[in-house]
Amino acid sequence: MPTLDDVARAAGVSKSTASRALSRPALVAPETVLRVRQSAERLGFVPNRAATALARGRTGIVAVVVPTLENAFFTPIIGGAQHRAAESGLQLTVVVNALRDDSDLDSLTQLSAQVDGFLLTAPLGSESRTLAACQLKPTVLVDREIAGVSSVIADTATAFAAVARHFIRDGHQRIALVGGSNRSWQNEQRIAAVRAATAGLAELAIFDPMPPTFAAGTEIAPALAESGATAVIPYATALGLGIVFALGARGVAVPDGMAITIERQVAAALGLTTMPTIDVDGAELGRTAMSALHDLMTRDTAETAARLRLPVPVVFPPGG
Amino acid sequence: MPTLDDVARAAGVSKSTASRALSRPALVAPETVLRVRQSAERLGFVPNRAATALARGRTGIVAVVVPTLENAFFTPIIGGAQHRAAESGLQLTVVVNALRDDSDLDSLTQLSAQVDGFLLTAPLGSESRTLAACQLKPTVLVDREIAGVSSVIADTATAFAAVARHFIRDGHQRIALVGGSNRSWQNEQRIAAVRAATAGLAELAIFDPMPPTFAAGTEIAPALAESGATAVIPYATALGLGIVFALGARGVAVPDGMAITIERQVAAALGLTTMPTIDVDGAELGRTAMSALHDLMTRDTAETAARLRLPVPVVFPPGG
DNA sequence: ACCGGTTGCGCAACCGGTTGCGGTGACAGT
DNA sequence: ACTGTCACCGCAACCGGTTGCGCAACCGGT
Repeated sequence: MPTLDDVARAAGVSKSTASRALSRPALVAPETVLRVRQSAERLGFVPNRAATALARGRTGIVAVVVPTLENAFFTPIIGGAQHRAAESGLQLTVVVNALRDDSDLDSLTQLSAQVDGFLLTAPLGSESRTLAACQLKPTVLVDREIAGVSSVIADTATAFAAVARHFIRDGHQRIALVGGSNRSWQNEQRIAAVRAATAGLAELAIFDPMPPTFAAGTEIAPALAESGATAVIPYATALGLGIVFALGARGVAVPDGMAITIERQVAAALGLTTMPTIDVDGAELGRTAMSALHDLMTRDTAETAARLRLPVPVVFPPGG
Repeated sequence: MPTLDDVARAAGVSKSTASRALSRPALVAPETVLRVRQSAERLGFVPNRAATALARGRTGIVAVVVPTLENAFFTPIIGGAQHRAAESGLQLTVVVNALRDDSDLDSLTQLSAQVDGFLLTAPLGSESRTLAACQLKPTVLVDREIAGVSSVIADTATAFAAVARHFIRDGHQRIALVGGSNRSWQNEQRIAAVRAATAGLAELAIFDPMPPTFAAGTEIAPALAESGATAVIPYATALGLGIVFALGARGVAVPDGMAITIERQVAAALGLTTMPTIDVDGAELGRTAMSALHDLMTRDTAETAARLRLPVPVVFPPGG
C-alpha cells in the first residue's frame, strides 16, 4: 500500500504539501495540486483512515442505531442513510440497540468513543436515558422528538388522522387502531392524532400493542372482527397483511366487511383499489436524517436543533 | 477522554506496561495488571480505536456486504453477524453492493483499505470478479461457494429437494419452482437439486426469476394457476405469501388446490398445518460466517478454505 | 561471591496522516 | 537598491497506542 510519503516523493513535494493538495487544495498552487493528484492516482493511493482519524481527532464513522432489524420499516432508512453517508465520505456502522435499559446506554457510551455521530432511530427508552445518549455525540433522532435535539420524523400521525377522517366521511362509526410498542413515541403521536380526528364523530378502538409482523396480524384479526369496528388502521405493512388475510379466512371481506389502509404497493397487489394508501418513504427519511447529521457535525457553532417533519402522502381512491 | 498515559500515570507504571497489561496481560506481573486495570476502570478509559488501528496495522472493522436490503433474508444474517462480531471486539459496517459490475468491485477495493475482512453475502457477480474481491482481504462467502474461498451456506437446495420428494410421495405430478435472480448461485443449486429429485418422478415447471416480494407473488400467481402444477416451492417468504393470497383471490385454495411450502411461522399464521415448512436460521448463518471469518483473520497460516453447510430443517406435517 | 537464566519493566521508535509555524522567493511600491 | 506583502511550501511536532530491544533485579546452583 502506497503512503502519502510515496505520493509526495513521486510528485516531488513534501508530505505536508501532498496532504494539503489532497484535502485542502485551496492552500496549494493549482499546478502542484494537479501533480500530486496524478501521482496519487497513478500509485493507487488510498488514505489510511486510522491515521487520518488519529490526526484529525475524528473517525469519519457514524452509527445508525435501530431498535430491531425485524421490522422492515428500518431497512430502507439504513439504505438511505448509507447512501447519503457515502456521498459525504462517511462510513456507517449499523447497531441494534433499543436504548431500553441502562446497559444499552452503556454500550452506546462505549461506542461513542469510536464514532463522530449518531442516528438514533425510534429509540424506545425513557426520555432521560435517550437524552443522555444524545449528548454523547452529535445526534439526530429519527421518528422521535425530544426538546433540544435535532430530529427528523415521518409524519404518520397526520397521515393516520387524514385516513381516519376519510373513513368517517365514508360513514364508518367505529374505527380501530392497531399500534406498536406503547413505549414508542410515534405510537403516542398517532393515537393522539387519530383520537383528535375521531373525537365526537366516531368511536375509536385502540388495540393492544402488536409486533409489526404478519403473524401478529392474523392473531389480532378475530378480536378485530368482534370489536364492531368497520375500518382499521394498522401501523405496519406486514401486520395489515396478516389482518387482511385472517379476516378473509373468517369470511370477512376487505374492504366491504372491513375497510383498511395499507402501503400502496401492497394494496395494488391485493387489488384493494378503493382503499386509502399510506406511503412512508423510508429511504428519504434516512437520507434526510443523515444530511441533518452531517450539517450538525460540520457546523462549528451549536445552533438551535432542527426539527424536520416529512409529510407522509395519503392517497385516496379516485372518486372515494 | 483519558488516554493510556493517564492510566499509566495513575497506576504508577509506564505507558508500555499499561498497554501490555491491558492487551497482553501474560507479559506483565499479575499484581501490576490488577493495578492498571483498576486505574483504567476508575478513569473510564476507552482505548482510541484509531490509534490502535494505526499501531497494529489493522482496524478491527469487518464489512458485511449484502446485495440488497430489500430482501428480508439478509437482515437476520446481519443481526447474527453483528452479534458475533461484537463478542470478538470487532466492529461491523454494512455495505450494500451486489458486485454486479466493475465499479462495484472498485468500491470494494477502496473499502478494503479500511477493513480487516469481508463477509460477502450472496454476491451476484461473475466468479472471476467475485474471486478478485475475495482476494482483497480475508473473506468468507455466505450463500455462495467458490473454489479456494471459505464459505458458509444454508443448504436450501437439499431442503427444497426434500420438499419436492415429499410432494411426489403425496401424489403430485407437476411441481413448480419459483426462484430468484438467475445470476444467483443458490438459485442454480436449488434448481439442480430439485431437478434431480423430481427426475423421472414428476414434471418440474421452473418459473422466471422473481423478486422476493409480496407483489411478485401476486403477479406470478395467475401463471402458476394455469401451469397445471399442483404444488409450488417459492424461494422467499413474502413471495410465497403473495402466491397464497392471489391464488385464494382466484378461488384456488391452499393447500387443496395448490400445495406450497413456506416458513414455519407464516404457515402457522396462515393455518397451513398440513404443509411442509422450511426454516432458514439467518441469524445462525450470520453468526457462523462471522466466526469463520474471525478464525480466518486470527489464524496466521493460510490453511485450506473451510466450506460449511448449515442444514436447513424441513418439517413435514404430522402424519404427512 | 560468581554466573547463566528468567522475569518485569521502561525507553524510544514506530504506524501514517495533519497542521502550526517559520522560511523562501517573487513581486510591487517608494 | 531596500523593504513590506503575499503566496507557496517544508520542518517537525503532534494524535494515542504498540512493540523491539535492553537494562536491572532476582532466582537457584556451584
